[in-house]
Amino acid sequence: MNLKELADSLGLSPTTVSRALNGYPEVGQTTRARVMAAAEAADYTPSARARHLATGQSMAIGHVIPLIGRSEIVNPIFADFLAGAGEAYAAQGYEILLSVVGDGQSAAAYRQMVRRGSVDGVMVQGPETEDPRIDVLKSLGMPFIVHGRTRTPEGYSWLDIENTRAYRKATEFLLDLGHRRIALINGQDRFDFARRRRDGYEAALTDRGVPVEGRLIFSDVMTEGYGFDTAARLLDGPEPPTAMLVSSMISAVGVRRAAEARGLMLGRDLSVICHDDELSYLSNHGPGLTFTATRSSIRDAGRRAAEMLITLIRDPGAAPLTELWEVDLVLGDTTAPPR
Amino acid sequence: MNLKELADSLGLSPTTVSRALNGYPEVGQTTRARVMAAAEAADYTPSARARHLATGQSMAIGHVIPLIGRSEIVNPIFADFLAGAGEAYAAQGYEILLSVVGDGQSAAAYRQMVRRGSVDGVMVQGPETEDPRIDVLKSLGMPFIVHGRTRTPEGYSWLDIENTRAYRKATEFLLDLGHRRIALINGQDRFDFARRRRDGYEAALTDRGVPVEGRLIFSDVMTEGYGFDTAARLLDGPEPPTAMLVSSMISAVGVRRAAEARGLMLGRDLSVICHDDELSYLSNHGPGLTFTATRSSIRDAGRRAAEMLITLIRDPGAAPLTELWEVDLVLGDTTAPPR
DNA sequence: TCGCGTCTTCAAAGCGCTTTGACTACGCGG
DNA sequence: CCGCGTAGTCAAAGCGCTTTGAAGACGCGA
Repeated sequence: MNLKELADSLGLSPTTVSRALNGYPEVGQTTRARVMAAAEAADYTPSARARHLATGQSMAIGHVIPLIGRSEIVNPIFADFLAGAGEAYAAQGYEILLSVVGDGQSAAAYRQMVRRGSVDGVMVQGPETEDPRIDVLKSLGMPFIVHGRTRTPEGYSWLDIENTRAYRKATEFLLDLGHRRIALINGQDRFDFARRRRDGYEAALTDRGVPVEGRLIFSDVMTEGYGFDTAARLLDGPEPPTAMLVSSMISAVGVRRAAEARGLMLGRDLSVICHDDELSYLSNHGPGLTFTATRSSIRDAGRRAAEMLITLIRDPGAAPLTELWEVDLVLGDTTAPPR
Repeated sequence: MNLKELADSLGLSPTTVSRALNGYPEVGQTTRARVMAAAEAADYTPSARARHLATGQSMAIGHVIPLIGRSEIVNPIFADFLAGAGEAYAAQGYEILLSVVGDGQSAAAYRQMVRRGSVDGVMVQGPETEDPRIDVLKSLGMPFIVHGRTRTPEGYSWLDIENTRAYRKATEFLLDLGHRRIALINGQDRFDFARRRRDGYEAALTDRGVPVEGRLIFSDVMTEGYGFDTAARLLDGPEPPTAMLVSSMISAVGVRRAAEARGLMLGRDLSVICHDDELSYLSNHGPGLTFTATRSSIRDAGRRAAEMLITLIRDPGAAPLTELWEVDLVLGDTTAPPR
C-alpha cells in the first residue's frame, strides 16, 4: 500500500493525504480523522526511501567504529555510548548508521557517508591530538560533534570531560596520602584524552616537586591484559610504585588480578585509582571492593552529545556548541597511605 | 554535482553515464573511460537516497540493541558481534542501521524498520525460548537471521553454538575432577542459550547420579557484579560449592573477585569454568591466570551470520540456512580437583 | 544497393514521497 | 450584489537515480 493507493481509496489526492498524516494545518478536521483511520486500517507506512529523497533528509546519524590496532580491538565504551546516543536519537526520529572500519580508515568512512547523503549528521569519537577527520568533516559542511576534543578545539562542536583536572585531582589525592612513586597506566598516546590525563598527572607531581619518571608511565590499548601485564612488570621490578593511576576500569581489573596473584591487596598494599565510565556491565558500586575512581558516565555523554548534534542539524548556521564536564573523584576501597 | 550535470558536462545522456559508472556492458570502451575520468575529476558521488528509491534496495541491515532490564544494560558482547558483522557487510557494500530500544520493544523496532523499507535484511540477537520477534519477521517477509535459536528452531535461518554440549562437557570435566557441588551462574532464564546451557549442566549431573540442586542454580543479567554477589553468597553460605560454571567471562571476573576477597585462589580452593566469547578487550590468553573456558568467538559468529544473511538477501526464495558450531573446552588454570 | 545484426546511445517512464502554486467554495462586510 | 479573505483541496513538478524500449550508426554479406 503506497500513498497514491491510499489516497485513491479515500477519494482524495496524495497531497491531502500526505498533509493529513504529517500534521500540516491545511487539512480539515474531519478529513484528517478519516485519513488517519484509513491509514491505520490499511497498516500504511510511508516509504522511508521515497521520503528521504523528497525531503533531502536521511534521518540518520553516522557513527564510525574503528578497530584499533593490529588485533582490531573494539573500544568497550562504544556500546554504552551508543546506547545513550541512541536514546536521544530515537526521541527525535533519527536512526544510527553504523560503519565498522579498520584503524585509520575512519576519515574515508565519514567522507563516504556524507558525500552519499546517507546521514544528516555525524558523531566523532576518540579524537587524536591532531585528528584528520575533523578537517575532513569541516570541509564537507556536514553538522558533526566530537566526543572529546583535539589539541586546538576551535571551530567545531564538542563535548568533553575535564580529563586534565580529574587526573590532577587524583594524583594530588595520592600525593596527599603520602605516595611518591605513582605509576600512570594510560591509553594510547595518540588520543587526546590520554595526553590530557597525562598532563594532569605530571602537573600535580611537578607542583609538589616529585620528579616525573618515564619508567612509571605507560600507554597502550586499554584491555584487561594490558593492565595485568603492566602491573605485573611494575610489581616484579625494582622499586615498584606504591600507587597506580589507571585510565580504564577494565585495565584496572587486570591490575587487580596482577596484584592479587602476588598476594597484594588493593587499598592496603597497593593503591589504585581508575577512570570509571560507568559501563553497564562493570559497575563500581555495590558490595565488595570498589575502586577509588574518577567517574563520568559515558552513557550520559552519548545522550548529551546526540542532543547537541540534533540541535546543530536543526540550526546549521549556529556557532559551535561546546560542553566541558566536571569529573567526580569518588572514594572507594583501593586507596590508602603507602605501607 | 549530480548525475544529470555530469552527463551534460560530458555531452552524454544520464543513461549512458549511469551505465558507465555501474559497469554495465552496453557502454563503449572509450566512453566508459571518459565518464570514469570525469566523475573522478568532479568528485562525483551518486546520491544514496535517489539510488535507494530507484533500485528498491536500502543497502542496509537492521540491528536492534535492546536495553536489558530496569538498569538498561547493554549486552557487552554486542560490540564485538557488530564488529564481526560490520566487516562482512562492508565487504558487500552494506551498512548497519542500528536502533537502540527498551527491553520488550525490539519487535516493534524491527517491524518499523522493515515496513519503512529502511533495510534489506535483519539481524536478530539474543533470542528467547519463545521469541515473538521471529513470528513478526516471518510475517513481514524480510530476510533475517538469528544469532542463537528458539526452542523450536524451524522455518528460519540461524547460527548457533552447541551450548548444551559445551556445558555438558564442562560439567563432566568438573565431575571427573571429583567435584560434586557445582554451581551454575547462568544468564537470564528467558534466553534460549541459558536454557540450553542449563540442560547440558543438568544432563551431565543426572547421568552421573548427582542430584540437581536448585540452590546452586542462578540466572540473571551477566554483569561483573552479578558474578561477585552470587559467588559471595555461595561462598559465605553453608556447604559452599567447590566449583562454579559461569556463563560469561565478565561475571567470572566478579566470581574471582569474591573468591580472592575471601583468600581463596581459583584453581586451588575453587574451580571455575566460564564461557569465553573472546571479547577483544577481555582476553583469556597470555600470561597470568587464565580461566578454563568454553570458547567460541563472538566476532566470528557476527561475521558468519552477516555472510549468511547476505546470501539470504541475494536469494530470497532459498531454504533457511542453519549452522551449529562446536564449542571448545579450553583448559586454563582455574580448575583442579576439590581440596 | 539493400537488409540485417551488432554496438552504442538516448528519451522517457518510473521509484513514492513532499511541496509549490493555483483553484474552489464559502462566509462576511461593504 | 460584489469583492475579498480564509479554509480546504488538488494537479503537477520536483527529488536524483535506474531501467525499459527504441533508435541511430556502422559494417558486412548478399
